Amino acid sequence: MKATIYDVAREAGVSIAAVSQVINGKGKISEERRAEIMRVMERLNYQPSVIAAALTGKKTYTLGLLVPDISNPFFAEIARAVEDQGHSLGYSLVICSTDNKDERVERYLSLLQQKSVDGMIIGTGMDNKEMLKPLLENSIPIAMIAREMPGHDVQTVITDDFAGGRLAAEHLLGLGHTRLAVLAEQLKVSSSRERIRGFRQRLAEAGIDLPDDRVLASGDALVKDGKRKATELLQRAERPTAIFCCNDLLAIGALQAAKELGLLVPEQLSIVGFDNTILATVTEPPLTTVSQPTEEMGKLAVDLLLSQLKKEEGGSRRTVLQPELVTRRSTAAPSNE
Amino acid sequence: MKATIYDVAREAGVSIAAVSQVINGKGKISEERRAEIMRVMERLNYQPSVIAAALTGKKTYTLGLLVPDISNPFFAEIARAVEDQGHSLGYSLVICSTDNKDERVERYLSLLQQKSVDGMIIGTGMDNKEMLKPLLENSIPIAMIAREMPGHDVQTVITDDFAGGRLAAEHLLGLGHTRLAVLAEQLKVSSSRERIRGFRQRLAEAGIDLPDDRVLASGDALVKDGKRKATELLQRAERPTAIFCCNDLLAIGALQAAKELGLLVPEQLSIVGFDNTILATVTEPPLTTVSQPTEEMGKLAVDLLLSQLKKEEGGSRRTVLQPELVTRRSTAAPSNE
DNA sequence: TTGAAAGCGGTACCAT
DNA sequence: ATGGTACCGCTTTCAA
Repeated sequence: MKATIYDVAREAGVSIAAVSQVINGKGKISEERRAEIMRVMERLNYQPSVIAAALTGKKTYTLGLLVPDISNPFFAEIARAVEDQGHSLGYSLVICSTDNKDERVERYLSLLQQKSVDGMIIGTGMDNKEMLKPLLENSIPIAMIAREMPGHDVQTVITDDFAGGRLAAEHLLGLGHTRLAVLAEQLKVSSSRERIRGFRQRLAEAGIDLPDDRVLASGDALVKDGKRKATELLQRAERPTAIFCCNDLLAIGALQAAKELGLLVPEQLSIVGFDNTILATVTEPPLTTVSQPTEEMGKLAVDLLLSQLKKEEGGSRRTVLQPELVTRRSTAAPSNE
Repeated sequence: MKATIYDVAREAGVSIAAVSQVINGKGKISEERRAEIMRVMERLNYQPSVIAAALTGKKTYTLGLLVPDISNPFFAEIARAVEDQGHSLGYSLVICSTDNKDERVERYLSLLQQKSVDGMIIGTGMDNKEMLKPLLENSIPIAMIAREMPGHDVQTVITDDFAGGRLAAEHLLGLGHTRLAVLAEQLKVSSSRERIRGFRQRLAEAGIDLPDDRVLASGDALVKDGKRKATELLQRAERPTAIFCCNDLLAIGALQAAKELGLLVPEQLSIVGFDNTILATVTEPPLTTVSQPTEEMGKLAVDLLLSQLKKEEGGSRRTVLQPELVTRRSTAAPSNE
């Protein structure tokens, strides 16, 4: 069985208080005693129970991370960044894939609370924003990442999605495109909405209108839905010459649709993705995409969360990072067929 | 502050024992009392502390998952499968990216123990296999996934890597290739070794020798290293007409190398990957690759782990799933230049 | 049925 | 410098 602090104390012939001292490196203990206790801990392969420590008011050193889907490369990258920063600070990470479903979000939120995580990083959207209320009331530190929750006083780390949308529009405009379309995630996803808003605004500035029927939202199966929606777009009479996709997965769907329809990318169709995941680098042509600084975002989210944990300040800083356009070969000037 | 069982008991005018009863749905309580208690729990937004419950001998309902890198699509998929199965059974998942580094493995192993996870699923290699000893001694349920640890009596779920290697060889042989090479992960990765062994054996059966200098191992940066090693291979006098890559990431590196050198895939070079991740579907040409049933593996690993948790049986079943060759367009008959 | 009380493995305060 | 001890929140006998 696992050795406890009592076992160590007994073997070392001291009180558990003494053992606790050396575990936490505080209090006063003679060097000899400390050494002896260390030796016994070693011999017994003693591992202090975080559970027990947490019960006495200390932390659990565990963080929760909610994302739509850990198998989506973008969130996998975010997760890795969060994990690394957390790990370097002594925290473990519980991942929760929500599929953007409120019921799953709620379930996970509750579970994480019951497990007394020290904080949660939320990178998933939810329809019912009231779900966070109880957490805030219980004063559980929360940080949003890559997603917003307006109206709630929560730490947030995002890239400027609006600017990202503008960047994409700017690029396409510069290439000479005027017949554009957009492929988005479910509209409940705040980042998609912002990207579209930015994209649209920039187009408007150039005097180009983006009618609602040229903005299609997909379901959960990003690639598949992206392909289906793109196919629909590309078969319309007024075929768009460029599609802005709210993430790389959708862009891949669009790419597949184009290929299936025998359209050349970028000659006959330009495609812009978002996130700059590894996927964007391996497609053919590789995707022009808007890049988010995932590593920095993950690190920042953890730092913000933990600083919130220390100080009582629930101050809600909103940290906005700038996206960058990564130009690759999926975009070009429209052909004048 | 968070409500405790005491708060509920007080508010409901009963003992904490009664409250505990209704939480766990056992014992005998009159319907009225139960209803009243439920009502109070609701009102106080009471969430029983898993921490406290765990301390009294119950489970933590948390599992640990060790993988080389959660941002590697293959492991992200595995993680998702494990998460889903665990979640449906009430367990949360702590992810641990080890980068195949023993120090990280050790650190995580220790951390997970201190946090009293109910079990660990290990999908990462380690040089020092003795590291698992203490866990086994502490009788912490362990299951290996997609990786082996021969000599240790541990539950294991893997695909038949040896067969996978043979599959790849078979395919290439059938196409008429005779000058082959292999790109592997670090050789400490058991699955890579097995794949190579299978590949080599099948070649041998066809009377083809695969000299050691045609088997190159990469480092951690899979794509980058894969590209570098592939470049090296492709610049040799006796250029291979086909490369078997031990995972899709390496295959992508090889693909990039080929493109950079102006070699046509599959006309001048055939490439076979492994894992059939989403990446294999988006490259150009899409990759012929050996597929692993990730979903089934994840589900199985969790089930095995939990069954181990219930019964005392530490019985080490070794479950071997069969891989499948997915033929796409990165392979073809060698040109006779 | 219901409640009192003894742990579970630590922490931290208070004497000694 | 050391040890005794009262919790932390919950589970689980064991009496009542």
